[in-house]
Amino acid sequence: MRLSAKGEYGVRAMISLTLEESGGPVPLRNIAEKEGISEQFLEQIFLELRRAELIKSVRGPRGGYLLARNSAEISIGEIVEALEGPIAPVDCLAQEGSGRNRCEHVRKCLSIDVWIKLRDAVKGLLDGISLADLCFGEKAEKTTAMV
Amino acid sequence: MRLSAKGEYGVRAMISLTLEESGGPVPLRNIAEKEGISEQFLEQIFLELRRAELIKSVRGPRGGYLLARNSAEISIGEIVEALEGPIAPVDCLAQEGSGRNRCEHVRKCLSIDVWIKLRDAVKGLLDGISLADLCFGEKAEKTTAMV
DNA sequence: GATTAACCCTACTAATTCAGTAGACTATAT
DNA sequence: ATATAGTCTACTGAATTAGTAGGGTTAATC
Ligand code: FES
Ligand code: FES
Repeated sequence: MRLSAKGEYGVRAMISLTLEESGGPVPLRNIAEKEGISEQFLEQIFLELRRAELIKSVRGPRGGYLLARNSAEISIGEIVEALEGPIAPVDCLAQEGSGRNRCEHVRKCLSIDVWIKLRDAVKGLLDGISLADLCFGEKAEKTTAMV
Repeated sequence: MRLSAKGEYGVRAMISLTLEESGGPVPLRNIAEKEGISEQFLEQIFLELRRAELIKSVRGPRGGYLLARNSAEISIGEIVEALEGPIAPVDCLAQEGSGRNRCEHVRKCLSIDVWIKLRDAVKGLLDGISLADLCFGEKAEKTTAMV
């Protein structure tokens, strides 16, 4: 149940970008340095984020990256899914349309219920938190409690 | 954010065991066959589950495995943690006591907040579902809703 | 119009983790 | 005694991950 480095770096980098982009495009180098991430590795990450249309790029000198939308409109869930594929604790749930469901072969699978709940909880939580929430304080600060 | 085969098989096998153990110890071979899991691989899994004191073993002929506690007292969270280590989306959160916190090195890390929430949500959900819930129907069937 | 700062993109590689096997040992019911 | 079933460690092959290398393209500026 661990995120890969790509997902972790991606979220960190997007936060960094959120904090700096107000002054125009931010070069990847800046972010890589601030976050202590290899420039070339981060480049790959940003390539995927751009293809997922979460960021825009500007080429040439004084170029760099910008958020594709307002930071309040970009959720952590989107970032994670762009970099790690669909949020799903087991394969059966990942390719939802495709009918590739091991659960059916083996016997009526009782564990699928818990994985569905888990997926919905994780997705719900991550989709409900935006970059703005993390960077500029949350609407409701009190969501952590009660565990 | 995917479970490993160990975790997935472990949960499936524990469910299988719950359903069969009423008639005395269940040999590993039975479960492996029913679930379509390699016997030797499942053996390793059960070794870890026994060490985590989630199951008991009986050796010799007519031996096998039994739940160490009542099925209502064993949560899915315990099974997953026994097999996959602490539930934590990022390393920083895994070794909580040990002070090995990358977050501090780099800069005040804003993403840690979301990972803490995520961990608490996942842990809360998985710790709140028991084998009995999955096998014999849940107390409150309506827990899925609202996402 | 040359230079240079930036992004674009694919392919490769080293390291690690994962999934599964092998095989030798121990306990116990019959 | 023998067969059945768990115990345990070490090994291996495959897959994934993390990171590198290096050759593009675009556009601002001098
Ligand atoms: S085999 Fe897919 S979750 Fe049961
Ligand atoms: S570096 Fe650990 S979550 Fe920020």
